[in-house]
Amino acid sequence: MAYWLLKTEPEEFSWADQVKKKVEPWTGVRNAQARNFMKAMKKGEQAFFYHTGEERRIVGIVEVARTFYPDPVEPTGPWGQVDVRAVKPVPKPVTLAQIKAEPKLAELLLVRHSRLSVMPIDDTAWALISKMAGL
DNA sequence: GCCAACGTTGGC
DNA sequence: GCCAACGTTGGC
Repeated sequence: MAYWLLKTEPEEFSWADQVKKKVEPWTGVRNAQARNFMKAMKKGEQAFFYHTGEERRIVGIVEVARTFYPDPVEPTGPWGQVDVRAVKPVPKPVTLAQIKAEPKLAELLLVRHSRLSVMPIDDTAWALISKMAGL
């Protein structure tokens, strides 16, 4: 079981939108590395739902409802998407500042590679961040 | 609003 | 195939 983190601009697509839609395709990824991580996702795996921009914090947890499939708008193109389902909000959102302040999370791709929008989170980091989030 | 990081494009 | 120029993203 792998764990992931998905970034979104809340002005574009927020946690509230995800909750309202329940299951929604994760679209618009146009970065090869991010896409490869999406391809590696398995059904039922969980991901942190992160708001970028002004907020910069983890606000919820989603799970993979459908594995990678081609972008329906451009099915012959190189890009694609997964579907994710809202699982639950986190009791205490974890900010980027908190993550950066935690030495054990210094290696996290969120910190080291800020432009990546889809990334894996190892088990240890997942457990630690979950704890910070009040789960 | 600025800038660093980094991916992409296009000329050679 | 290299690399300079340029555009985009995201944090500050």
